[in-house]
Amino acid sequence: MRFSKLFAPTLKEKPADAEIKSHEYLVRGAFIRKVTAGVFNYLPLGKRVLDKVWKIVREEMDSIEAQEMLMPIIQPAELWKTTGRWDDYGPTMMKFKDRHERDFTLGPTHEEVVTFLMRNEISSYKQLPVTVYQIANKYRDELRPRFGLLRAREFIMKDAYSFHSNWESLDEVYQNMKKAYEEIMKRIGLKYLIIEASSGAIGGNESHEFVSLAPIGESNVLYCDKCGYQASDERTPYVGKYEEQEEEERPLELVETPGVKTVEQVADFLGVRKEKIIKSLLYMGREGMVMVLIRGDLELNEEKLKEYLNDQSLRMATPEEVEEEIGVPIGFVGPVGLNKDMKIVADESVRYVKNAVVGGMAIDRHYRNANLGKDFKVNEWADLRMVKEGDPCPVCGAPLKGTKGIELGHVFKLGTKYSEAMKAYYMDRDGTMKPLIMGCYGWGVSRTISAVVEQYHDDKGIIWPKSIAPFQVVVIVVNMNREKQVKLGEKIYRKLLEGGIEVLIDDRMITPGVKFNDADLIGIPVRITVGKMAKDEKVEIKKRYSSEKEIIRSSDVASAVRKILDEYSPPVIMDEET
RNA sequence: CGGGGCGUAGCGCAGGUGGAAGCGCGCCUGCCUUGGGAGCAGGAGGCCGGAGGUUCAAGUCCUCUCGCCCCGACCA
Repeated sequence: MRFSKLFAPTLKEKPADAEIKSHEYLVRGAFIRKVTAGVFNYLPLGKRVLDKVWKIVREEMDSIEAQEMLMPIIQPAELWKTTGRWDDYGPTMMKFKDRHERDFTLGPTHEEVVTFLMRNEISSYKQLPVTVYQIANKYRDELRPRFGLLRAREFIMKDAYSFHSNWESLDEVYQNMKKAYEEIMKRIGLKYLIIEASSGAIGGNESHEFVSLAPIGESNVLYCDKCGYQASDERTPYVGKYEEQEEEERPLELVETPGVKTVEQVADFLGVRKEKIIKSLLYMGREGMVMVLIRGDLELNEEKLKEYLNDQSLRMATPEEVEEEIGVPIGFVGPVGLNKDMKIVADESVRYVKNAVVGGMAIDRHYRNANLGKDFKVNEWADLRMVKEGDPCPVCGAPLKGTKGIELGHVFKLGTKYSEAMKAYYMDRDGTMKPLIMGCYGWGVSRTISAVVEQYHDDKGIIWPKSIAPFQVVVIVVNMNREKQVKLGEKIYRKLLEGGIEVLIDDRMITPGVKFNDADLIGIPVRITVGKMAKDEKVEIKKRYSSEKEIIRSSDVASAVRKILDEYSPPVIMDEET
C-alpha cells in the first residue's frame, strides 16, 4: 500500500471526547471515526486490524470444529417473549416497529434465534452435538456509551452456541472453547486472566470470563496469590465469619432524626458505628417489591440478589414506588412494623447485629435497639454482600487481591434454560423427548482492538503486536525529491511485497517529520528509513518500541525484516494514568 | 433517568455588559524546503445545532427542541 493513496486522515490533536488512550489513538491514527454516540466507522486501517482479529478468532473456532454461519440482526419480539427476555433484557435492546406495528429488536445476542433454528432442525440425538458460531454486529442500547470501541452501541462480536444430548459433551466443548480463547489471547499477545463468573453453588451452570488486564477496565477481578483463585467480584461468595456480639438486647426506641437519611448521616447523627445500622433496600422484581437488609457498612451485590431470587429483571425501586407501596419515604423505611405482606431477604451479616438502628417507618424517625426476632423478622437469608479486596479467599481464606480488566470473552454453560422455554426438544436414544443442553460463548471482536491498544502504546501512539498490526513494515522515503531515495524505496517496497510482507511505503510529498510521527502513531512494528545513505545503498531499520536503529545494506532488507519480526515483542503497559 | 457542561470553519478552540464572525492546525495556489508534525506570500472555507421570542439590532438575552460530553444512577 502507498501512503499517498491510503485513506488515513491522521490527526495531530486529541479529539475532545477521547478520555482514554485507546480511544484517542484509534481516532488520531485514522482507525475509527465516530458517527454518533457508540457507533463508529472503521477506516481502512481499522478494518485491517479488525480483519486480523477476526481471522484469529475464526481460525481458533474452526480448529475446535465450530461451524461458521450467519444469523440475522433483525429479530422478532415473539422470540424474545417466549424466553421472557423481551422484558428482562428490556431497555438495553434497540427496539423498533415495522409498518404493521410489529415489534422487533436489533439483536443484542442470539440465543433465541439459534435455539429457534435448532428447535426446528434437530430432532434426534444422532444430530448432536453441534457447535455453530458467527462473527457479526450486535446492538445494545447502553446507558452510557463510552471509551470508543470499549462500550459501543453497535459492536462486533463472535458468538458461538453448542447443543448437546448430555452434560459430558457440553463440558467437552466448554473446555475446548476455553482452550481456544486462551489461544486467541496468546496469539494476539494480551495479558489476561480467566476468572470464575459463577457462584458454582448449585447445578451445572458454570461460567468463565476472559479478562484483558487494564487499569481502565470495568470488570473488577479478585484473585488469590496463595491458591490461584480468580473471580469476578460480583460472583465471589463471602466466606468470612461473623462475630456474635455479646450485648444485652435493649428495648426498642423510636427517635427523631430530622432529614437524616443515609447510613452516613444516621451514623453521624446518632453517634453510632455504621456496623450498628441495618440498611433496608427496596427492589422491584417480577413478583413485586422485596425488602433487602444488609449491615450498614457493607455493599449489596445486586448480581447475587438477582441470582438468589432468580429474577434478572430486578432493579431498585424508585422513591415514588416506595412511597406508594409503603407510605414512607426512602431513608426511613425499615423492617420494624412493616405491615405489608412483603418478602424480607437479609444478608447473613444482619443476623449478628444487636440493638440495631433501622428506619422508623415514619418521616424523620429511626428506631434504635431493633433486634432480630423480637422486633422484626426475616423471611430468607442469603449471602448478598459485595466481597472486596482484603476479604478472605473463598477457597483458602487468604486475603484477596484486586485488579481491573476488560471483559473480552465469556463462556457459559446454559443448560436447558432456553431450550425448555422455547420447547427445543430432541428424541433421545431411549425414545423420550428431552430439552437440548446448551452452551454459549462470546468474544468481543471490536473491543479486543481497544484492549490491545490499552496494553500496547507509548506517548507517541500505538505499538501493535505484529499479530494484528495493520502493516508489518513501513518504508519511509525521507526526501521524495531525491531520485536515489525514491528509487531505492520503491525497490525495497516491491521486494518486501514479493516476499509476502504487508508493507506500507510512505511516498507522500511532505516533510519527513510528519512521516515519522504518523508511523509512530499508527504503530507499525518495523520502520525502514530510506534517507541520505541511499546513495550508498544503505537504509536504517528500527523496531517501533525501541530507540535502537540499525544501518543495513539495502540488499539485506528482506532478511533483516524477517529477523526483526521474529524477535518482535513489544513491552506491555500495565499501569498508567489515563 | 437525575445532576453538570458543551454545540461557532474539516479538527482544536476564543468571542466582558447585545452594535461589521475570529485564532491555531488542516485545506488550496506559488516560491522555497526535506532525518522528527518546516518557512514566506496569497487564498478558499460559516444558516454561530434547530425553532420560536425580546430588541432598532442577537453568536451573545429568554423559551422550547435536538445532539454531544462528563458525573451519578446501589446503599435509602
